[in-house]
This record gives sequence, structure tokens and C-alpha cells, in this order.
Amino acid sequence: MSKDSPNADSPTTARQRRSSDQVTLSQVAQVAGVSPITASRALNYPEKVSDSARRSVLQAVESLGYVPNLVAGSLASSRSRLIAVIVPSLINSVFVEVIKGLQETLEAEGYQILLGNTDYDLDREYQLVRTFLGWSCSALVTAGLRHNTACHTLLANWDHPIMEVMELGKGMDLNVGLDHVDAGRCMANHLLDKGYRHIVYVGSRLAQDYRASMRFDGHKAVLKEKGIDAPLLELDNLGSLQAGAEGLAQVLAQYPHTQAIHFANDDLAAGALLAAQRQGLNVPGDIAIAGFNGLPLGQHVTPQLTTILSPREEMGRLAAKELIRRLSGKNVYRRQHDVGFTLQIGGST
Amino acid sequence: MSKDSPNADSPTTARQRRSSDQVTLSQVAQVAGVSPITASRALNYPEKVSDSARRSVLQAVESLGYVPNLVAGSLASSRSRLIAVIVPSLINSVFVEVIKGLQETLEAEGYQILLGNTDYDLDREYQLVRTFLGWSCSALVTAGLRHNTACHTLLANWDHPIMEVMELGKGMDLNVGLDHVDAGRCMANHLLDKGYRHIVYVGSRLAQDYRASMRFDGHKAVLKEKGIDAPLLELDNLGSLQAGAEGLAQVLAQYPHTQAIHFANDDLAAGALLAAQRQGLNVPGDIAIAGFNGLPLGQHVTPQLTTILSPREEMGRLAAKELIRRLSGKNVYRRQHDVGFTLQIGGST
DNA sequence: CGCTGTCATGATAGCGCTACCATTCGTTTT
DNA sequence: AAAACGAATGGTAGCGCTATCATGACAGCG
Repeated sequence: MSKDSPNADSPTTARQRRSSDQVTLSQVAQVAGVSPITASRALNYPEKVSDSARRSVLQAVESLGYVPNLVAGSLASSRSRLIAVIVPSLINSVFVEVIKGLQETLEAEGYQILLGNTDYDLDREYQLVRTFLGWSCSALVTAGLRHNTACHTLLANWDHPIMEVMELGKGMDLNVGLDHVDAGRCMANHLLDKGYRHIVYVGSRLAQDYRASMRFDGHKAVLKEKGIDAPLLELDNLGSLQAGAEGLAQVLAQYPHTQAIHFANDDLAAGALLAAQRQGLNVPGDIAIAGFNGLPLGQHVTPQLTTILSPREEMGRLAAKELIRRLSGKNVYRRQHDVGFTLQIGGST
Repeated sequence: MSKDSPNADSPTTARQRRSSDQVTLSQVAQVAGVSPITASRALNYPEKVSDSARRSVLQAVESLGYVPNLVAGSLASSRSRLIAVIVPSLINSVFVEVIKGLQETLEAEGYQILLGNTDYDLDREYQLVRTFLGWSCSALVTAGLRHNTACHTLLANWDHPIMEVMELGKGMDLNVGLDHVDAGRCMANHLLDKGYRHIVYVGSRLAQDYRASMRFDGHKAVLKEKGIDAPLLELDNLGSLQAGAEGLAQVLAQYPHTQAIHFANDDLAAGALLAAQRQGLNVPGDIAIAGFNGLPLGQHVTPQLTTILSPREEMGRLAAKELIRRLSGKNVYRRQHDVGFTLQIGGST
């Protein structure tokens, strides 16, 4: 029967705010015959209350249709169980697969994903980070190790886990990814092994998709070691089957002696492969084609696409697991995690 | 110099809570030489304060590196600028494209997306809805019109906009989608027009992907009108190129006279088409193949895939626009929006 | 028997922000 | 000139929840 009146001696009529008829935890507690704090504990730390208290609280929750106000809970506890996830693109299925790996693992632990898309714009990333920090996110996942100065400063002073995925390197905190320079090197070696000497690398907007440009760096380094020229063709539109077809046409026009094309990703490569076939070109006889990612598509065209398989969902799952471990207060024994890659040799090279 | 001590006469040492050194709006206000509430207005309703006040507040924000605590703001205002988005799958690129359309429109208006994945499980959807309501989301977007009873009740009593996308019909509130029965009918008519009479419909897990089963209903109805049998083959694995190849094999085994296969989506159809070609079958001479969705992939295989193009990003954008209109307090003049579809006839039928 | 330790519960005081009302001041209206 | 009004600002009181400390009950211990 405790009066919860906030200000009993108020001279004027009490100022009321609540318009919503939302059921509150206090009401639940009242019905259950316990104090609000016990009700809170019954829901958040069930092991900390007696069986009888827990039962009556759960019953009251059920009968009142109580839905916890997570905003209030987060403010009080400054923990939100929200995980910010920032990716540069949603069209590129690669990031979606990482998100999927993250999500299935995080949702199972009761975390929710707050999704942001930078469109490969680092300033946009900074804005998103600012917003997400305002939500007291429990952790932040972002694709890539490059950020602008403001973003870097903001994150460096943030005292929650930061997970940088997709590429391997010296990150701000946790890191799960693969070595893209190495991947580029690997594919270049494969093409050399196959006897190709006139090899063009084709990518889209390398300044933005800098991981593709890292792969080119690896590719170029290998060719340079053999004293072979490494021409680069940069396309305007982002990776897509259509862009791949255009890339093929441009390569054939600009570098007629080309024997093999190393594409920055499988979308481009598959687009080129299908286009080559429409034009009656033999792959790999007339032109060899290689990609990167290991999308299913590449395995269903004939000939199968030579590509580098990256474990994307696995990357998401692993990142999520590391985060959860960290968030549970456990020490993380590896701040950096190399998920590696696999050269998948198909008939296209 | 006002002391902000919470409880000056406390006998014991004051109980302190704040561990974080987060900059608060009050500190900003102090530096700017205004009251906290004016600082709040300067940031949220810039037109409501004088130029000088606004300038000094913005300057203080900058110099202190203030990041607004959105959790606190949401609790106080019971508005969060979060939009819950619930989809049944992230592997299926169709939903991702809708999300993309939603996101680019919503982010531009300062809304953030809270993403949930049901894995085609309605109970999971209910859980997600509960969680999201707890975040005082400004609105909720969900794929489809079917929900379980608990979810329906919860949403019916919720006083924020609800947007159901993907399919057209009598929804709870707002609705943007297309008529799947009609789409199935459309494709069936096309196949009949082409002279095919032995037509099998192939889909995956139709109980879950009930929109595919609605398309089958339309398909079946058209065939029945002509007195033609409409066999259905249901696959276990969800739509993928691999599943499509298996689907083709099963159809050929079970229904050897089949002239055309109407696949529930383009992934299956393209998988079957590529598999048919690997086996040396002529498409459409030996077997005609049709899909649904209008994925780019289908337009890059030879022959081009006959399919039904649905405007997915457009659906997301439109849904977002309608939501924004509603959230800005404007009356929404159409609660239901048919985005339609386009029959895309390729060489595969 | 008092001392300490653990367990279950509760009272209190915020978390950082904004809705609500009140106040001030300069301008317009009758 | 008095009254009425609008614009800019501020004081106060929460939003609904949980961290913190305090309390009482009961077990184990010398």
C-alpha cells in the first residue's frame, strides 16, 4: 500500500505526462505482491529470487500482457543489448552473409542488431557511429579497418567492444577477417601456374572498395616479381553481372592480347563468363576468367568459375562469438582472428 | 553555480552511479551559457531558439564532443526514431533488396533500422515484435500478412504505424505489396499460351514460404479452368541454385512427360536451367523453365529466364515513404498499395 | 551465544533527457 | 495606455527501469 505519489504537497493539480496506457513493471509487481525491484530481478536474474516470487511475477506478466520497456532499462543500466552493425553495402551479398552469421548468433543470445549502411562513405560511417553510440550499444561491428579521423577518435574513446571484420590487420580492438593482399597473391600465382602471362585485373571503384584494391596489390606484386606487367582496368559501376560483361568488352578492346582476367569479385567474373559465352568465346581457351568470393553462382556456371572462397557466414558467426565472450566478461584470448580463404579451381582458368 | 547535488543532507557518503564520463546535455548547456532545456531545443527544434543560443550550443557540442544519449531522449519523449524491420530470411536476396529500399529512405530521414530475422517462424516473429515494441519503435515493418494470434493481438493494440510488405491484402494497417495469386496466374497463362500442357510447379517448403504457395494457387486455378492437371513438387531445402538442380532431376524422374517447369523463384529456376545445360538438355526445346522475382542472374544466362519481375527496392522505398508520411502526422490517403509485377519473357519458355 | 556469511527482499536515488507549465520581455491590438 | 499576444527561455517533474546500499532472516562456526 505504499503511496508512490511523487510530490504530495504540490499545491496545484499534479502535472501528468503519461498518455500511453502501457503496463509498467510496478503494476506487475503490485499484482504479483512484490516490490518493483524484485519483479525486475525475477525477469532479468531469475536465479536471484525465490521460486515463489518468480512464479507470481511471471504470472502477473502474462495476465497483464506486460512488455518490458527496454529503453528505460537501458537508461538505468546503461546496457542496451543492442549491437551496431555497419556495412558499406547491402547489394553486395557478401556483407549480407556476414550479417546473417552475426545475427543468428547474436539473436540467440538476446542481442538485437542495429543496422547501418555507409554506401562506402567514411563520413556516413562516422555519422552512423555517432548515432549508434547514442544508443549505448553493447558493441559495434564494422566492415573494414579504415575510418576517418573523427570516427577513429570517437571509437578510440569508447569503452565497449569494437569488432572490425572482413579484412585482417591491426585493428582498434577485435578483428576477424582474411588477408586480402595474400588472396590477390594466391590467385595471381594460380594464373601464372596455368601459364597465363597477359593478365588484366578488373575491379570497380577501387578507391571505395579498397579491399579489392588490396587484392590487386597482391596480384601486382606477384606479377612484378616475374617481371610481368600488371594492367588494371577500373570500372565505374559497382560489382554486378552487367558490369562484368562491360569489363570483358573493355578488356578485349584495350588489351587484345589478354589471356586471363582476374576479376575483383564473382559477380563481375560470372557476368563476364556468361557474356563471353553469349559472344561465342571459349572459356578458358580464348580467355580465362577468375573471381573472388566463392558465390554459389560461380559453381553453377559451365565451366565452373575459378575463385577464392571466403568463409563469410563463418566470419559473422565467429565475430559474434568473440563479442559475446567479451561481453560476458571473459577474457578474449585472441584479438585477431584469421579466417583464411580457399582457392577454388574451376574450369574457367 | 547552482549546486546540482541530489541529496545534500545525506548522512552517509553520497551514492554514486555514473561510472561513464559521458558528456551530458547539461554540461553542454553550462558551457553554452543556457539552460539544459534550451540546449535540448537547440538540437531538436533549431527553429525554436534564437540564433545566438543555437550557435553557442552547437559550439559547445563541438568543443565537448557531445554525443546525444538517444536512450534517455527516447525514454523522455517516448519516441525513438527506430524502425523495426522483420524479415523471414536474409539468404533470400529478395528481402535484402526490400530492406535496402527501406533503409536508404529511412536513414535519410534520420530513422534507424532495427533488424529482425524470423527464419520463417511465426513464433520467432512474435518474440521479435515483443522485443521491438519494448524499444518504443516509431513503426514496424514486417514481411507478410500472416502472424500468430499473440502477435496479432499485440500489434492490434499498438498505437504506431505497422507496415506489412511483400504481399497485397487486408492488412492490419499499412500495406505495400503485390498480388501473388495473380502473379502465379499470369505465369501459368503465359505457359499455356506457349502451348505447354504438362507443367509442374516446383517450390521449397511451401508451408513456410506461403507466398510461393499462393502463386501455386493462381497457377493451379488457371490450369484447372482448362481442365489440365497441376502437379506440385515440393523440395526440402530453401531456394538455391543447388535446390533448383535437384528439383529438375526429381521432376524428370517423377513426371517424364513434363514440358515446362514453373519454379517458385529465380534461384531455383536458374539452378535448374544451368543444370539442364550441363546435362545437355535443350531449354526450352526439351524442357521450358520459368521463375519468379526477376533476379539479375536470370537475365544473364542463355537463354534468358522467363520470370516475373517484382519491384523490390521500390517496394521498400514506397513503404518507407508511406511510413514517413504517416509519422510526420500527415494523413495517409492509401492504406494499401499495389506495386504490381511484370512478366518478363525470355528464351527459356 | 554472539559473530560472520549468505540469501531474499526492499527503499532510495538516480540514468540523461524532454513534456509541461510558468515566466519574462518586446510587440501588437483596441 | 491597458490589454493581449507571441517568442524565447527556464524550472520542475517525471519517463520506467535498475544500481546501490540496507535490512532481516536464517544457517554455520568457534
